[in-house]
Amino acid sequence: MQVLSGKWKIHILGTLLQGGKMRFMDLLREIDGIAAKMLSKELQDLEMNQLVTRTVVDTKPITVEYEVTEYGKTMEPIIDEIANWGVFYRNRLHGKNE
Amino acid sequence: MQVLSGKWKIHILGTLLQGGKMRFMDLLREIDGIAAKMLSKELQDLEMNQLVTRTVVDTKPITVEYEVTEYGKTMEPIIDEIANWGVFYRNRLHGKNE
DNA sequence: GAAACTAGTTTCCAATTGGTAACTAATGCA
DNA sequence: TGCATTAGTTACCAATTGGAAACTAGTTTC
Repeated sequence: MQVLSGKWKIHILGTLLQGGKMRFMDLLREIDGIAAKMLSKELQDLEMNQLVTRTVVDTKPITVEYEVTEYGKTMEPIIDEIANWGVFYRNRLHGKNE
Repeated sequence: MQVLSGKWKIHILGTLLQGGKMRFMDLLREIDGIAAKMLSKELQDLEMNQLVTRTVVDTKPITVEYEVTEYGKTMEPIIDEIANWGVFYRNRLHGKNE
């Protein structure tokens, strides 16, 4: 479970699952509040655990594409469950308690 | 998601889901490596988030029973998914990689 | 009276986490 | 020449996390 530890990994995976192939700057802009350092570090962790791949593309200014691996996609049910539960949880906070 | 943050909450919930009503000492013994301080603190967090209930029982030395709430049980799919995935993950580490 | 069991709390400390800001380095554009 | 964009890295710092060990406090048993 430490595979998903930290404040951002689930968010990053969720974004990548939804967006497909994405560049570093895409992620930086898409994920609200994350700093470059964090994104970089978390992506390295995810890559080490083989949940995402990192591909350098030789464009004008080089870009780097990140993508969820097939293996990483086996996490989709978990991510989805968590997202669903999050909605459920927030509905509970304001509104019908008890 | 910070509702499940920390090293122990998923473990505690999993143990309680599996064991039903459990006392503090039961949990302390069942969950390998956890210290009383941590168990106490994590249980307080879980109680605050209404995932478990705490009931003092007036036995000879008073005991305290913890139980997962109905609401907490809505987490069961997540906990299960995570547990399943954990098994899958460990199989992958030693054995058939690639 | 002393030891043991219940459920914690307190103190103190080390390691980890996460954030800001500045910096690198290669390339393109005006 | 100088500024922007790409993808990071580095330095520094504050807050949080987690662990060990000792302690509290009530009750029961030897």
